[in-house]
Amino acid sequence: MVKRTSHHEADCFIARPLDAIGDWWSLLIVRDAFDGLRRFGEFQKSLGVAKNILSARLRNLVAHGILETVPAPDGSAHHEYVLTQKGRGLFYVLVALRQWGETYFSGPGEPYTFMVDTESGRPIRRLEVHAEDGRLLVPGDTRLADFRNRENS
Amino acid sequence: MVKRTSHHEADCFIARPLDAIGDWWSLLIVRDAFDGLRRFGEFQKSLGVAKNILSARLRNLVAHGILETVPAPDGSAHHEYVLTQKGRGLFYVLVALRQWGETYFSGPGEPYTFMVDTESGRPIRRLEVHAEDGRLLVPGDTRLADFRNRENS
DNA sequence: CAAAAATGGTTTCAAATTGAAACCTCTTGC
DNA sequence: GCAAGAGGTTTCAATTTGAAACCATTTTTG
Repeated sequence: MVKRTSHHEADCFIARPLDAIGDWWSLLIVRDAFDGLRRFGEFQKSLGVAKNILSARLRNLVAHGILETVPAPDGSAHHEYVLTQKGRGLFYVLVALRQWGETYFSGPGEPYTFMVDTESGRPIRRLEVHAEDGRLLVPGDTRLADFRNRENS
Repeated sequence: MVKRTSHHEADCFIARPLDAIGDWWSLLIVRDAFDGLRRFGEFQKSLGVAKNILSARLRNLVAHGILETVPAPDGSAHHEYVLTQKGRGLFYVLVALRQWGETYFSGPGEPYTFMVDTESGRPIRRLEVHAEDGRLLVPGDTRLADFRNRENS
């Protein structure tokens, strides 16, 4: 039985999130959800994804608590998909991915979109990683520490 | 001809990065590369991935300029895979993903690893999104603005 | 030095996933 | 009443995945 590999049980806080999200379509669904899309048909039109795939991905996102279904506000029999708090937590992942994309994937003369602060309409700052005391950290300034057996010392 | 969907040409700075990365395995390879792994065998042992898959993913990451091959420093005939500057730019994506994972995927009593500042050994701060003027922004405070036809007004 | 083992892959092939299209089941609108 | 739309599910061929076998070079060991 050759099953697709799952990182569900991986003892890694990168692998498990990736496993929960599922695949690239799912992250694009989350992106669209941040843009205010809520209905099956809206996602389908925006993404151009096959309906069976969209259906499976929405189900997975709901199962992992990233989206939840709510009754349609217009009283129709259908429901809508909205981000949970956990799902909104993916905001930083999307911002990071987008800033990386802006930096390395914008061809000259191409359409260009910025993420801007709604209030001022000005582009947001680049993400930065800071130490507890505020120092700016760059890749290589961090490591992983295991707090598994931390005593209350 | 039913081909796998590519977001290569998508006019979206989230879709294109996702397309370049390839799949979840690739991001775990990048994670390992940040942890200092460089050799085919090291990645294979760390990830437990099939060699053919690893081979294809490394090739893809190199093709997209995220990794590059360099001659092995011990003078052996083999080469090593190291992050390019573009690859190191994924640091923020990994930090975002990890913080999300720490928040929502840590079971009680489970092994727990923090990302810490190497210098102090203390956990790093959470990522924050800031407006140009420094205001802290939360999900919903941003939108996308199209600078395609920006006149020099 | 010869044999064995490790490194870094490629090839093969069955099983799983993907995606396009057809189909189904309500609700609405007219 | 009846056609259209929303929101899916089913079907099925093509593609991708992953385990294992294989192969060509080094490197180590006896």
